[in-house]
Amino acid sequence: MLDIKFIAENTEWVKQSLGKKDFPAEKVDELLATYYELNKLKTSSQSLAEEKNKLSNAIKSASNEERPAIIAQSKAIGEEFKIEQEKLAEIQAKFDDMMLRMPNYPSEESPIGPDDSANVVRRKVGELPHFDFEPKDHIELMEINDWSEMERIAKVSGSRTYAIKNDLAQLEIAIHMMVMDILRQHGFTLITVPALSKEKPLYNQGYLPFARDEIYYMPTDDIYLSGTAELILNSLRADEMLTEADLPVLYAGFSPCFRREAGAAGKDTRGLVRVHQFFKTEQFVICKNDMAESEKWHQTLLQISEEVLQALELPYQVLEVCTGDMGAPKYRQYDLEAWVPSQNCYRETHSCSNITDWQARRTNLRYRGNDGKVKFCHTLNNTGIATPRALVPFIENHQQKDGTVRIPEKLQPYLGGKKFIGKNAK
RNA sequence: GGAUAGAUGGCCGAGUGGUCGAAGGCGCACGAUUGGAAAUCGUGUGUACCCCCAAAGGGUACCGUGAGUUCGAAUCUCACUCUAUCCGCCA
Repeated sequence: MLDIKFIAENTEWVKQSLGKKDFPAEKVDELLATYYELNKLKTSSQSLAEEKNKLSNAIKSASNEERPAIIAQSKAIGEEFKIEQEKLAEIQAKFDDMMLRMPNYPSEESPIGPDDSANVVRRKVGELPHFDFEPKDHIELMEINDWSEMERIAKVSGSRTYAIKNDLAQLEIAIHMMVMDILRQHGFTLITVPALSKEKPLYNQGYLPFARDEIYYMPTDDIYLSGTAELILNSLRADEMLTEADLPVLYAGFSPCFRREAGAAGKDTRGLVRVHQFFKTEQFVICKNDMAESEKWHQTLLQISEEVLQALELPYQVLEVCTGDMGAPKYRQYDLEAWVPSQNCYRETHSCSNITDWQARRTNLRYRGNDGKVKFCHTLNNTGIATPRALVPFIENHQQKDGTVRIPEKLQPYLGGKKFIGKNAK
């Protein structure tokens, strides 16, 4: 959510800034018109309330003769007040809805463009693998190593699900454990959170009202399935008044994640790249309302996820996401993409975002600064690791001629010291 | 699933129809005292919004959420959410 006063005072700048995300300027005008209408109504209904309150107070000290007349007068104003209130509530609801649909301002650093074609590669790290044999894709590798039950599980759980077993299942857990250790070394608090969410947190996060189609909903219990621990962690401290000394709050959240993938029909239908349910260890930061501070955390989060990909010895690229491709909540976003040999391209493994105070305004997440002033926090999030997707570049890049998969040194302690996994591994 | 108790400011906690934005305490800020600190004493200290060019000032709302009763609700009624404890069931 944005600050309406800021919009009123910097209208042209706001139009231009939100225009980079293809947000129409007319909607800014519409919002402001509604705002002024709302204020007018507030003023008139508040003076009615004032009058009403004065009369009510007068009743206490009124004589028995005066009292009935004052009560009658107060009643009459009460009726009028009620009508004003109804009008006010209507305009307020309209205004609130418009506010919920205003995207965050993008950073001046973000490339401007309509969609992912305008994203900019900031750097590439690691060497692409050179195979002296015909490399297999991850599905083949799973088959020859008896690592999955992809066909059987589809019968049980439907499309875009997965069941992996043996070394690969162990690898999935091991990678999360390694990432959790890395995050703990960076001062993060490890926290496992539910995949269940009420509706309000979805608005707080900024997923609603934008992408209802993407979310699983269970009407019997009026409960949603979380697409990421970010959803839960963002609302965990909702409505709290922190102190500056409490900040930053660093969470490493682990949870199952659920996505309907409604907009991805036909894409990545096979294998582990895009599934309805997966596990994610998420990085989440609550920090001071200070651009330098949150930019610093944004870089730190990015660096941590690079550390993760480097520990996994995966070649990757850092993508700076353009204004049109980043979601409504985001101020600035980097995606990390790891090399997938079978697709001859980089595929997203991490998404690192600075939300500034946009999310905290919705969540009503504030702190009292050392100067005594109350401010909204800044929030940031980034993937720690998400599986099984991360397993795709992992087993493809590290595959050997005999179908086994090499385990990088940093990961070996989490796999009982194994240097290779697979049927032919010794 | 059944029963009971509860939800008040940054925190604890009093308050059962008007004098309550709310006692008292803690915390915090400033000042006095001190060589400095602690202790002590004094003063101040909620949030959001509206009017006002701004300041000064005035006003409205907020005691879990939503509705209702009333001239008037933290206080009474109803529904809901959450928390605690007990019983039942259970990974």
